[in-house]
Amino acid sequence: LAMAANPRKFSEKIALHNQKQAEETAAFDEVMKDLSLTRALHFKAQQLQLAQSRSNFYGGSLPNVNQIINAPLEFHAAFYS
Amino acid sequence: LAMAANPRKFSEKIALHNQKQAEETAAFDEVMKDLSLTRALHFKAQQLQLAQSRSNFYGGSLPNVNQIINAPLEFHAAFYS
Amino acid sequence: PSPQGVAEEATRKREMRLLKNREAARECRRKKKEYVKCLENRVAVLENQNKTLIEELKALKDLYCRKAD
Amino acid sequence: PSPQGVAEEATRKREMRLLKNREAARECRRKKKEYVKCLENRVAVLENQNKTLIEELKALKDLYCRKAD
DNA sequence: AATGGCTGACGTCAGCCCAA
DNA sequence: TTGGGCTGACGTCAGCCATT
Repeated sequence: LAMAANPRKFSEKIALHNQKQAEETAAFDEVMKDLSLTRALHFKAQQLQLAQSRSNFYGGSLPNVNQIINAPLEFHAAFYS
Repeated sequence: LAMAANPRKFSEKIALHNQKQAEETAAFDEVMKDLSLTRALHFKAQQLQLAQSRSNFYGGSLPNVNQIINAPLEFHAAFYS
Repeated sequence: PSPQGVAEEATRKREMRLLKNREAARECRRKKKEYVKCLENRVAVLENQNKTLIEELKALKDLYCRKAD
Repeated sequence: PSPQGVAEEATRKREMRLLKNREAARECRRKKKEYVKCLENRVAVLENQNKTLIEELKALKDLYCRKAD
């Protein structure tokens, strides 16, 4: 074969793992790249749901910042967009 | 904190990795489990598309077996169901 | 205590420490080897899961795009 | 060749082998350490990708189920 | 502060495996 | 086939740190 799946030298093991990681990262990026369109639709749905959910707090106290900074990134994007 | 993210003892590292792997495998199985329904719809769509595609060959020659055995498994399931 | 007994005691103390550290080193190397194998196995598992997830995402994406027509 | 020179030559040969193997052992340990760090980093990367893919699949599934209504 | 348990790093020996 | 490069495993020293 051109290359053994389990080499003996550590250098070859590192090179092999870096190669696999590069391929997987490329495939991962390509799949997640075409998902921006779906993300846009998902954003709209979440934005509507959030607006409806947070409408009860209008006129009340300020939102808890300590909870916001620990929330997923979608919420940050919904605030800073 | 209750547990450090990077312990010194190898036993704790192994236990931590096993715990994470168990959680990830559980989440993975749960996501792939609920996808059988989507798979069924996918099957129906492909089955309809295949029936419509092969309707032109009705009364013609037999299908190429050598192409079928190299096709994805979905096609085999469509034949042997 | 005679100086002879003190010297022998120190020697035994040292040998005991060396013996304990010897066995401890063996167990430590064993655990390290097991940890590395654990890492490699975890990498393989995650690799398969990611491949399956990517294929599933592709299939679901195609299915969604065809439903839009 | 005198027996004295032969013995000295053998001694130098041995010392040279020990020296080479010494440096080789250092480099080997360094490479092994780098390999383990490579494995841990790879595990972390695959972990994040796995998590992202699962969340993406969930979102896409929900989006597909809502389109069915 | 002091002790003992684990681990990092070193040098050495033995062995594998591939290019001379 | 065989010498030399790498690596597995060992014992030893030094150091960290949770436990006492």
